[in-house]
Amino acid sequence: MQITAEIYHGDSKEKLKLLPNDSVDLIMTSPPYADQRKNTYGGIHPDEYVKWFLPISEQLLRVLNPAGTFVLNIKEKVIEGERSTYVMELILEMRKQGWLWTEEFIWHKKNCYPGKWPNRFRDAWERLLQFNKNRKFNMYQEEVMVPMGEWANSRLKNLSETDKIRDNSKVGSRFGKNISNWINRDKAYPTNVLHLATECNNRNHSAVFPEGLPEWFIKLFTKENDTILDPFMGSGTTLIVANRMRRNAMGIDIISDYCQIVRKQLKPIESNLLEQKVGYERTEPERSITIC
Amino acid sequence: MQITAEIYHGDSKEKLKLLPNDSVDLIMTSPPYADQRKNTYGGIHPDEYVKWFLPISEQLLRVLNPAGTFVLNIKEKVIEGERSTYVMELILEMRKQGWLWTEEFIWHKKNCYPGKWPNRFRDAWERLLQFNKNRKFNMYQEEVMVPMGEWANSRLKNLSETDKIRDNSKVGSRFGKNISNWINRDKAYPTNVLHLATECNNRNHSAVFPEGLPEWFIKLFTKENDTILDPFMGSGTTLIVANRMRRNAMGIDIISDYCQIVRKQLKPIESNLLEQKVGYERTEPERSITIC
DNA sequence: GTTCCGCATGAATCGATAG
DNA sequence: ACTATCGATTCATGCGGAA
Repeated sequence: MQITAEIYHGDSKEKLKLLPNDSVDLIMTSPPYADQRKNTYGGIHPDEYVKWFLPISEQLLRVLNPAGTFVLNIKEKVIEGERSTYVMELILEMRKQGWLWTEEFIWHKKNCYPGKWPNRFRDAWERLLQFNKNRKFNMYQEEVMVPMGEWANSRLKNLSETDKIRDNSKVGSRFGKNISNWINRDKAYPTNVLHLATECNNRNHSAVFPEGLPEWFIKLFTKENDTILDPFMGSGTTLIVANRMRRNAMGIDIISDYCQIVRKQLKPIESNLLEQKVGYERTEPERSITIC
Repeated sequence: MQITAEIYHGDSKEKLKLLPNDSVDLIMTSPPYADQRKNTYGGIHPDEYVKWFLPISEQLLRVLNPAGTFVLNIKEKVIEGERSTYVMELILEMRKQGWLWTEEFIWHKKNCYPGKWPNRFRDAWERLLQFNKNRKFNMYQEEVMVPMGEWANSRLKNLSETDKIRDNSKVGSRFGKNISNWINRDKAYPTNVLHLATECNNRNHSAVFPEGLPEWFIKLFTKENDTILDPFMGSGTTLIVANRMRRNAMGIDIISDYCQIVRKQLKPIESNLLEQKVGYERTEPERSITIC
């Protein structure tokens, strides 16, 4: 079966209206945070963040498969010495829209942004909010449980000497992580805490989250040939991982350069390129990269 | 100077009214979660949790020193497949009361509850919400600094011979300056993620959090002879740690047995016991354990 | 070919300065 | 007064060049 990767250039709120109902199995995205990335996305003011996001989440609710899942990566910033409340307000409003707030995973960032302040430590975690349409949804726990062993083992292999030591470093907590507990385990049940480093030094661009993050959720919530959507594609980490894992991928981004970059990233791994017009817009047909 | 430990038996909402304004430097507590365990604290229904807690947080706001801190350990339960929203609603309401929501620390539990569910993984984290009265508050960051990763040390070791010489010879050069900055760095500041194990089996009682947790916050937000309050004392972890660290401790609990247990725990470590009547209640004088 | 080190770089935050 | 911008602070990570 063919695996497709489609990239749409434009405003998510509008482009999403062109997608059919119940057509996406997993939505995973990291929208621009409030007041962040001003140079690229314009920066949404914290007071207007919820109002800005709700029309988009309304469309996401429509296009999601009833057994599908929406994973939202977000973290509130500090304003005048306080954590902002717009993420909490967003959750409350999305529930009024009909979303179920199933779970909150924690992404514990190994390498967080440095800095020192008189009243605050470095922020080393972000939220991964899980929303669903129904109480019953697809969840392939075994897929993560088996790789969880691999996940830990491969991490241990790759991290090798230096990083075993680094992991034992007490930075980030007073209490070192006991890696040795994991070594003899073939299988481990994952929890709702993910412990990954950011890939801050990618070749051309910087991704907002490491590939391990979408990989984990794609394994957990989808199977092969399912469809995955990222309405704030950015550098395209979600799409590229989905494509590699033989899932159909759809991405939307308002920034033309990002669309170009992701296209180029996807091209080398495709074995068969087809160009086809997408019907929703006659004046500026989007390119649909289809991968065999 | 004498270190005191006072235990009050009764309802927090009422007992707190007896404490003077601005008299506590750190409040750290883990209130009963909204759940169905009606045999312990009466089981507050999730819908009424906020309404139940607000009169207490109002008193806490009053008794807290303007430069003090309130650390609230809490985690929402799952109800009908969804995470409840009462914690978020509580934060929003407490801000209306005048609290500043300064930060949210994550307690990553190394060994969380076992279990398996079809639509959910084990919950391995809890919130540690930091509230303050003012943007300026006492914070002794150096007290919780932690050894840096072996990475820096190994580099410095290897560098040491040649680069120390270089440092001496090239006085004032940028290179030498850099090295000298690194040499004194054997410690780093922690982040807002704490990673420690739960103490699963204490002798008779089960503590809601391990001693390392209050210890860390007591170091961070208080100095010796400061006063620490736990309005939901339970098995008294906060009090016992505070007492050991030479801070004055105050605890309130509605369950008489808990008060007895904590008294017995405190007794062995005191060197001088005085009984004195507390003036606020003539009919049933509370015991005040004073430790030299 | 390894291993080792220098360097750039982040979805950060505060406080001071400037308009 | 109130907002916008800037410098200072800090540390894990990967890459490229050196030993």
